[in-house]
Amino acid sequence: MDDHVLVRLKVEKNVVSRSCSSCVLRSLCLPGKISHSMLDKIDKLIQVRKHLKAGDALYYVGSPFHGLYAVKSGLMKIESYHEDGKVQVNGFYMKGEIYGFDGIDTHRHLCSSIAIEDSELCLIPFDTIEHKGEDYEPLKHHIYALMSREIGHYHSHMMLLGSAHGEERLASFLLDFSYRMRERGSSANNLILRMTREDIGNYLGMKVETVSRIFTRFQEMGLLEVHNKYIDILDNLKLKELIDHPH
Amino acid sequence: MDDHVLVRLKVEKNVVSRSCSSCVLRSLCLPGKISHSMLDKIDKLIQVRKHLKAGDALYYVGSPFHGLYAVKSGLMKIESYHEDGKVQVNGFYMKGEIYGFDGIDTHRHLCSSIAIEDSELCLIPFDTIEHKGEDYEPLKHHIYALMSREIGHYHSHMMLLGSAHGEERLASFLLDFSYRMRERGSSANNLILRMTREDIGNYLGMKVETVSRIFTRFQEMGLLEVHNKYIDILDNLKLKELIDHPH
DNA sequence: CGGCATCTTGAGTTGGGTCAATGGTCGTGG
DNA sequence: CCACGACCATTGACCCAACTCAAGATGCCG
Repeated sequence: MDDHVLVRLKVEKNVVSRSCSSCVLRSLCLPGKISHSMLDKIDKLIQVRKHLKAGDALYYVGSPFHGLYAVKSGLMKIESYHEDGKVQVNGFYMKGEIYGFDGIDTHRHLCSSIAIEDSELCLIPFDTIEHKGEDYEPLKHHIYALMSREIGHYHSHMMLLGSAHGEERLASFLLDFSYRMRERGSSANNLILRMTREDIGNYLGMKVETVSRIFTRFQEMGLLEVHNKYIDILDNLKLKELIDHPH
Repeated sequence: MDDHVLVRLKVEKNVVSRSCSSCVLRSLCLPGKISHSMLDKIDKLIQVRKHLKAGDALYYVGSPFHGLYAVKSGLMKIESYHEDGKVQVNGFYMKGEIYGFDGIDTHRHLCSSIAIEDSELCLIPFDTIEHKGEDYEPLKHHIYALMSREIGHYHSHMMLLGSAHGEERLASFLLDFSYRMRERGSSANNLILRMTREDIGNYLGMKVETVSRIFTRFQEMGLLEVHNKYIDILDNLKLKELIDHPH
């Protein structure tokens, strides 16, 4: 059976969680309104799916740019490398999120994208969309909006990296992650952080040891229950307080 | 006399440095090719110009989004604020650069934009461009490319903020500034940093005192000659070396 | 010329980095 | 199913780069 038809049927029945376009749906519908006919069009655009094992790279620094990627399942990261070996994780992307905008300008990716756990991705061919006519305008607008939002996130993150203390950084990370889990209908207070402590450190601009120490401190303060990758948030309010009024 | 005609004439004569669209020209031509007829179209789009005195705000956090801004002359900064008073300068924009993408998603700006010196700006009405037909496709593509490049810059900057030492940060800033001055035909080794040391610090995630101390250190090392805002770069290579092989 | 913002410098403190050792966890293959 | 090895996480002791606080110096504008 034609997979696209299958997808469309599922969309119409509002049972989208397993369809290929579900990931696109989530990202594109939330920020604004996308019509059903546009969703059908998006389904047709998605011809390439990738299944990655944990640790696999989707693309590397310098890889040719084919389009944006929507995460259908799993967890991805993007990271940049300094020639002295330092790594900066620029972001984590979970189900329903779209990324890969860094390749549009030069047609090569400027950072690498790596699977944190087994993941499934949909390629959204960017050039194809650009060459489509006016009836794809809503989709084109959504891509602007997504990029704009990405820029906004980077602004917040630069604020964090530029002047926040360790506790504030980790608290922000946990609450952001919690928020995104809630958005997806998962428990917001029982997190599973599948990335390593090193990934978290590279995202937050801290060393592994510091990340670990702050987890321990948060646990001692009664804010968290930490069992390796399993984190229970016990005191949301105090975490928020740590961010708003640090030190 | 109609200013748009004036502008177009100047473009055709290749004497663009004083025309309103010159700023747009620079940014839009460099990354790719924009036809002359497209440039004419862009000229027509620019209806609003703003003249700001040093210290004036172009927009604030929460201001309604009207479009992107091209810097015609002067120097602008964008910055975000944390409620405890911390400031993060997200970028400096000089003649020919376009910014303001953070407002596309929510139709409100997420950061403030402030003039560092007396500056002149052209408003590029974003919604108008989006509603134009296919003959504006090259322009639309260039906006994607500009946003993509902005995202790439933020990646580099997050790397800097996340793990670079003070000397590396300042060296990067100086070389970036130098590069952009060269692009504009100004001297690359005799810089005038019109922003305050505090602005530089807020951009680089350091305190004023640290910025000042590193300037002094660079001078002692024979890399710079520092006279307040006037900076002479004496040893480009060693600055680059500091970035590539820090500590 | 006076006043105010900016810049520099010094002395002391500290948060996070470094280095090193140990303890846990997970996946693989016998 | 268990044992091994590799990777990951935690903890401790020590150190240093950048922060804080404070005092002058410099430069700019009215």
